[in-house]
Amino acid sequence: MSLTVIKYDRVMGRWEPNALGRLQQAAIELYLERGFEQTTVAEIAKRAGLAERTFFRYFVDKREVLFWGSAALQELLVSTVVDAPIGTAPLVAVAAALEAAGALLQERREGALQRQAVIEANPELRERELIKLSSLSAAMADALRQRGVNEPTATLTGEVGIVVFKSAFEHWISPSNQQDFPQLIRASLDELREVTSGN
Amino acid sequence: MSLTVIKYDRVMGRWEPNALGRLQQAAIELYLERGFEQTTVAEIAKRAGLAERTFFRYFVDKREVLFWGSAALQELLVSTVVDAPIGTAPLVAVAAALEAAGALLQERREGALQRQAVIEANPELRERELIKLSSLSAAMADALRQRGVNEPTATLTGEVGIVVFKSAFEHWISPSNQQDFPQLIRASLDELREVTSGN
DNA sequence: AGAGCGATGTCATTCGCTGACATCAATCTA
DNA sequence: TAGATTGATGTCAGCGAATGACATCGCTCT
Repeated sequence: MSLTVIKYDRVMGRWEPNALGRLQQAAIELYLERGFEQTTVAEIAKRAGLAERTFFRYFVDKREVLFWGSAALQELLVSTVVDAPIGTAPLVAVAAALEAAGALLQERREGALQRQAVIEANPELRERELIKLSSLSAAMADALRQRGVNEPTATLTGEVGIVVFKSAFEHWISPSNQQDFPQLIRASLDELREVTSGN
Repeated sequence: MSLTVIKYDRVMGRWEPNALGRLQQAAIELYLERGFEQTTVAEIAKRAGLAERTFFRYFVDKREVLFWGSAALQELLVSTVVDAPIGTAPLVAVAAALEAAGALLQERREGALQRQAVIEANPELRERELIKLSSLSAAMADALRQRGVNEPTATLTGEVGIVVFKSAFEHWISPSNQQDFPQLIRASLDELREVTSGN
């Protein structure tokens, strides 16, 4: 491996920069090449030019390396809900947040597709994805409570929001899809309203 | 340990019966006593009078032992959706299924409370619970498709159903709760409809 | 009586993950 | 500027989850 060869160059500091990014990159490459289970943390670290131990300093486990971006997404959702105009209905505030998140994801479509391909191929990763989505739902519910929304409306609205998001996301990653993400969010929300409006 | 002492009794067959049940019992006891992470599969097996290897013949992993009942729940949900009268609205069929499932859970309230206490205390177990719920949602969506319901209505209705179920379950678990489960399902569904009926 | 079966046990191994401690360039401080 | 400190990384030892391969041995059927 040439990676270790270039490590001590007079131009660089002691360590090559962006260890976290290199680990992310190495991980997704290997997960795509061989699959998640067939990839060893030692292999990821080696490709990134680091020790196995270092991987676990950046990511609590082998799965978490794929979910690093979810914190930023959560902040965006929360701030959008919090900043909605006074008097905005809970579900409308949540819808605005989802549209903002969708717009953000759209900027990294290729990466999102790769990431999703890896996740859908592995049950352990699907579990992790679900708990991340659940965390987003809980965070939005919190934000709604800050706006004075009561239980169980806050929790219910957060969860419904995630349902809408998942539905829109599915359409968005479809190869045949032409619509943009925020647009798909609005469409999913409309469909949800039809589903729940029955007697 | 006296367990091994009684293993070869002239009354019994070669093995003590109900190995699966003994493993479940031992597992939940230990998870309650020491917590999930602090419990070793070897300890569970020992308490059940079996070898560690045998545990993994009954359960694919250390978590699965807590979710053995979800298959029966899924069957009940599916058959109830499938058997709903012709012309029943998708969400109404799903609501009927959830009420049936709720009624079933009610028969084992103590066990359900213990199990939930263990799950809520551990993130890994919460992950597993979420994917089980997701599987229930997918199964109901399948059942709806059998009834001629199209996408994305089928998927959306399944997921909304699980949202309703979770909300009702939370209330049902509460020590102050007096209402019965099917009743709580109807109440949660009403709240959901209010959430989504806005402009 | 013997063959085959099925539930269980034993053993060895891989890998995820963690704690403890070492290293060493960069940086701060006296 | 010598020396202490810090922070990112490496090294090593070890535990426990999980799996494959093979052994054991009552039971049942011929």
